[in-house]
Amino acid sequence: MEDKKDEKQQKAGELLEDAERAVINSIAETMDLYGVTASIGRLYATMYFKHDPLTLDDMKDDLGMSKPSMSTAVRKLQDINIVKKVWKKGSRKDLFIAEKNFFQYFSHFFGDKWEREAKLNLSSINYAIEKLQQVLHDEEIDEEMKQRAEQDLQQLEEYRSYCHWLERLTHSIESGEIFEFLPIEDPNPKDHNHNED
Amino acid sequence: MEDKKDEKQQKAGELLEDAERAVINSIAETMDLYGVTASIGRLYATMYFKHDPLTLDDMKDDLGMSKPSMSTAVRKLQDINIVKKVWKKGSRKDLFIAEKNFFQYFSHFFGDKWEREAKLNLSSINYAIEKLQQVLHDEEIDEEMKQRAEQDLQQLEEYRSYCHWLERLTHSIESGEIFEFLPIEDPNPKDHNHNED
DNA sequence: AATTTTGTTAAATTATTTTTTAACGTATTG
DNA sequence: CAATACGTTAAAAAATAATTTAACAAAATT
Repeated sequence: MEDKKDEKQQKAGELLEDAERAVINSIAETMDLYGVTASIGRLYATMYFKHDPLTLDDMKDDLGMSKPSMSTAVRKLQDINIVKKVWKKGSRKDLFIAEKNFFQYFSHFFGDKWEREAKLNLSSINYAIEKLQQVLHDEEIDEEMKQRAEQDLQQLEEYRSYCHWLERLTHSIESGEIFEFLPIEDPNPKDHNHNED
Repeated sequence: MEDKKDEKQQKAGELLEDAERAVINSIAETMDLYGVTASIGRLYATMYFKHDPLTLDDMKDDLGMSKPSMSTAVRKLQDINIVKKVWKKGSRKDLFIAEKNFFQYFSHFFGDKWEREAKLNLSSINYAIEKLQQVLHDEEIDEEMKQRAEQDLQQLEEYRSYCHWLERLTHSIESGEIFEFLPIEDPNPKDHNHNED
């Protein structure tokens, strides 16, 4: 009788591991699109299912990698704000816990990237537009060269409007405004009125 | 007298080159955030300022790289839809032209990436949720294990809602709906009513 | 049909990135 | 205060990725 119960426990454990492993794999696989290496992605994915904070040694054991690797990996994850260092009375090892809110990850990652892209390009675009206008305002310049300048100018003005758009997108994500346009669905909608007839 | 005019032309040419170079550099620098290498980014940036189609040999000369490199680079750029092959009577070389609309680039790039991310993760999340529910619906399982399953389940439901949000974002970008929420500003607004008082 | 041109694939090389081992500095414990 | 534990940096090794040269196949020209 006890045997049968133990067997069930074991099976349940396997189901759980199976479930976690599947998601860990897909997170690790998709995270490489977010500027982290596969290993770092896998570290995050592993931490995602830990409900208690981890030490560097825990990580090292879980992933079978060296401690310095874990040290740099976890710093990278802190940089992109999806892992936090936590403090706990007792342990003198550093403890880390994964931020599990993907919206935060998303906002931070794209906020940074797009802002950098917009800033860098806007700066060069504005510089270029100024130079081009110098060419265009000079009467004596060849028609051919002016035409090229005019073409460049028009292109760059479109490009600039793209960069401005990117900036606005960034702001609307950082401010949360975008969630008014695209609301987040309730993960577990409570079924209050028991409507099953 | 002719001297002075020539000098002006030359200076204008330099201004133009200066302008283009600045933007080429910033495009190349930011494009590495879009899944292309710096070289490929530079190739695109260079093509961005060409108003006539380019051959592989043109590219090779412009960037000082080998032809096979140009061949693979241009294919990559075609893959992400920012370079198109064009046909022109006469030349039997392949001709390529850069897509200059960055919104198209943006939509295509993130549409693909996010769709893939959402699909892959949703599939594993759904698989995992099913397994977890098997654990939760079994009366005989340990409370401890059930608690872990419950925790995982709740996390995954949140994650799922993130993936669904990503899907909706993707669709709103692909359909252009997002531009109702975040309109594109007019690159060169025509000043019809000369209002300067 | 033979030759040349063009683009691509394959193999080799070079450069870059990731990972590890070793060494170090700081803090904590006994 | 000596010894240990911990995290990080530095140097070395291993693994990947980018680039080139060489070889090839298909098409066009003579």
